[in-house]
Amino acid sequence: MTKASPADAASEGIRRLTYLSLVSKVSSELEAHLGDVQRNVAEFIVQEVFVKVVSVQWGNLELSMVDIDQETGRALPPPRRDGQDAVRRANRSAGPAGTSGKRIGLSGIVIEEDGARPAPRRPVRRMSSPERWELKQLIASGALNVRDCPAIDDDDGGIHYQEEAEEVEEELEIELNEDEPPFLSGQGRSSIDLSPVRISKNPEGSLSRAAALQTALFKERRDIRSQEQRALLDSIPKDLNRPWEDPLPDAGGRCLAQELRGAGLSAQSMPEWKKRAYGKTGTFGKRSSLPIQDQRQQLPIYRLKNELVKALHHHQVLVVIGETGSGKTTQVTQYLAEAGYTEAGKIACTQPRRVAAQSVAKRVAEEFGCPLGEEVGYSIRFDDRTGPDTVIKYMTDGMLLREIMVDKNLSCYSVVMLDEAHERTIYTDILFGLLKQLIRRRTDLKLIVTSATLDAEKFSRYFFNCNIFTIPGRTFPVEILYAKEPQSDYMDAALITVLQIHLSQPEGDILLFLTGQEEIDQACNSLHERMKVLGNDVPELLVNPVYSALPTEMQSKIFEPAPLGKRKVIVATNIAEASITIDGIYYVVDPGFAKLNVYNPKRGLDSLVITPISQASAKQRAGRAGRTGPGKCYRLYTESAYRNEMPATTIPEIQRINLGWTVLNMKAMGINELVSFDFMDPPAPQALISAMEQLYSLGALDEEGLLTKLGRKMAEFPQEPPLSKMLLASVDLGCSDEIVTIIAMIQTGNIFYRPREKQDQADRKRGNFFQPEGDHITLLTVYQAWKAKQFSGPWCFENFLQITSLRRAQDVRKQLLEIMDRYRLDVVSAGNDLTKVRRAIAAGFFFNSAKKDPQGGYRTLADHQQVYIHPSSALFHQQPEWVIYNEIVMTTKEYMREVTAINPAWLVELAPRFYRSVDSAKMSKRKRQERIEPLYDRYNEPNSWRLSKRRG
DNA sequence: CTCTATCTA
Repeated sequence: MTKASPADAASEGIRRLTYLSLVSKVSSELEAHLGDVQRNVAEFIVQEVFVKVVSVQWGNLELSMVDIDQETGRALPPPRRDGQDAVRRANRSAGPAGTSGKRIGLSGIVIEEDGARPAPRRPVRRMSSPERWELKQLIASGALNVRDCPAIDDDDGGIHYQEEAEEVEEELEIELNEDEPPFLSGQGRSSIDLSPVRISKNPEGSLSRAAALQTALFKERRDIRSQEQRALLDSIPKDLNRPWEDPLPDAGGRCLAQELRGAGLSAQSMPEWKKRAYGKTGTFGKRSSLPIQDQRQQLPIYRLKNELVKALHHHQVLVVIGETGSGKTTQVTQYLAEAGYTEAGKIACTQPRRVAAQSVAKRVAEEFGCPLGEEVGYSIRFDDRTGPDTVIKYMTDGMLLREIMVDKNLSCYSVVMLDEAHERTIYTDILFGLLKQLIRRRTDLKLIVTSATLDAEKFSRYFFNCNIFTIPGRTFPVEILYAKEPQSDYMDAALITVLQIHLSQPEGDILLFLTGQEEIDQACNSLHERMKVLGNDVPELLVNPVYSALPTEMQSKIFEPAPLGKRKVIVATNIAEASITIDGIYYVVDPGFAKLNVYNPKRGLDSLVITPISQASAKQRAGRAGRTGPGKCYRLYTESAYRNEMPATTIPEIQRINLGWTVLNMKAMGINELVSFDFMDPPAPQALISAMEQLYSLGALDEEGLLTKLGRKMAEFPQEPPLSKMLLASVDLGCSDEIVTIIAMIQTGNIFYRPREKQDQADRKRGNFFQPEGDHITLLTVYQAWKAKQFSGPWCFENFLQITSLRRAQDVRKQLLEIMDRYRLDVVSAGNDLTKVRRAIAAGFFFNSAKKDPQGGYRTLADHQQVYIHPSSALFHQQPEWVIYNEIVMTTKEYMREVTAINPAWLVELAPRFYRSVDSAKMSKRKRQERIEPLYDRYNEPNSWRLSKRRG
């Protein structure tokens, strides 16, 4: 009802008017009728207007708000009130974003003589404003039932009677079901402290302060930049839309409007340094010309070959410290194969990253002398290159985890090597615990865990005090220099350091670590600027950015050696810390920060925070300077900050992330006592509990905390539990075809491409796909449209869609369909019935629901936090009353992303363990707290308040 | 009124 009511349309208009213009408008209108005397009345009314009282009677005058047609200036009839349909129509006609201004006429205030107004729909007793306010308060507090009080003008947007059956949702009130799962009695969410994980060792230290400051500075710089851009845009004449009508263009002054409108966005936004950096693509790194066997023999590990094989023969578990460049990843597997371990089974070697598994396997196949996929192969998600002959198998750690779930004993393997275990991914951590159990059952299974020096002893202690085997690396010494005093602006300090190195140090390339894409672009820009100021007397500095979002061919640019007499500086995220190795780096500049994902179990919210790095990361970064020769590392923090403020190692993922998926899968493996499970670093109990509560609400666990049938099915899918729940619900609801696609699209993310230089154009294209139901359906539409175009690449390019993401979605979709086929889950299409699809979404994501808040934005139902619809959402201009979102991101505000409108009745129906509708006899807890207590009145009885008179 | 490091089943 409120969606289409005049009051709401009007108040939407009001928000667009500034307070001042509103005051003057009302004042002048009133003055014309009443004269100067009444001016203060106008002010009063304006304030009322802001609390949405839109119709006020004053004497024989009535002030009301109506929509005004922008073109004719005439008042519009009130919009039709048939709810959904009207909204849908409005939305369709609104078309792409940006044109919506035409749809909603500017609302204005009109003063009419009493009687000129159309007769009200039903007799209404006129009340004074204070009277009405009081009534509303009483109703809101629950002290007065809405049915007991006399009718109130319904234009005030405050109280409405239920008029039509389909508007039940307006009346429905929902509260959280606070019954704890029986198996968690006394430890549920209401009784434990769910504070976020502390990621900083010393929140008061200079590093943490610098991190906070940098975030602020960063925002400020961004603001300044956008301000400049706006100024630039404003200085461009507005009628450039039709430059071809210009009768006398200056010579060379005629340019396409499109081009000029994007000024500051397109022409200049591809800065010079960027053009230079991306000029031409080059070759990858350098290749050794030595024969393969000679290369192998040159590796440091070669001399230790026999000792290593002997050590593993005598011990079941071995921790191997293999420094960078030692060749452990490629050689150990081959040595063991030579030693005959492949007779009894395969050798598995896990890697935290897909590319690593692929490239290492390729290299080893070459050395082994077989085509990839025969004796040597790899297995990663969507890509299995192994065959019946495969004896050395490289794989991602997640893949091995999948295998151990199917076969507890890993019976086809004789050796498992957990490589790069110090990175402590969630999968490695679970594998740790499972393998520790397994090696007791299978005494013939050999386990190798590689680690950095720092963790070796801890690893050894965990694995029954096993031996530690050290393989020396092939690196050069790196001199480490600390800042004398703490730096407050690390960005500035970093740039100065880079320039100082460039101007004073012997040749050799520089690697600078920063935290994010925007920061890197900014740094590259100002480096270029500052070099320009220095003029031509100094040697040239080539600036290269690297981050993962950068297209691959641009990334490969950084491997090109700098031409003679020039120096290269690479500005990178921590992608250069482990994933990408660049030769020729002699200087590393390390400000000591990185972005870290932290999960807040209370809010169910992941946030990306700039945090000080760990000592281990700092070492790793420094090590990057010593790969081709002795190098230097400039740390932009003090030595004391390094020792006292940085944690020794980064907090492992298992202690930072949402454990829903982990808990579900461990339960599926028959591990019920999670709290006592032997983790190397156990996650916080509250994180486990909140994960179990989530699973209980989803119906994956029963009252005793045991896996249900539904939960078992959910565990078959490689995705977060809410997504699996949504999928299984869709099978019952008859819309699984659509939901599979939606899940695939959500999981891949980054579907819409939005380059900075063509933002407007990209937004318009995205707007073409918008659907009134919300973003989930919009994503579905995108995929279906792509499919209709035969999965065309050029079509994606035209519509600003990321082809790589869409292809990945296609892969995910295929994989999901295979799993569904295996478990005989029907794939059925809902046809045109999108309500089914929305219900399925609600069945999985009921935790993430929010209701429109009268004070602006939304409030989440789960914890009453204020959140907003992301401006890129299809519903940004719609603002439906109840929504479900996929996730919250915390940037300039707390934004909900992937939003879909729902009917709140579904929540109670689909998630009874989480929600219940409020019993009208009882007040909700919140309402009870809001109840108004009368002031003490010594002349009357406590309850003889004015209310009782009215009632009597 | 957008502004996500890096990975992954």
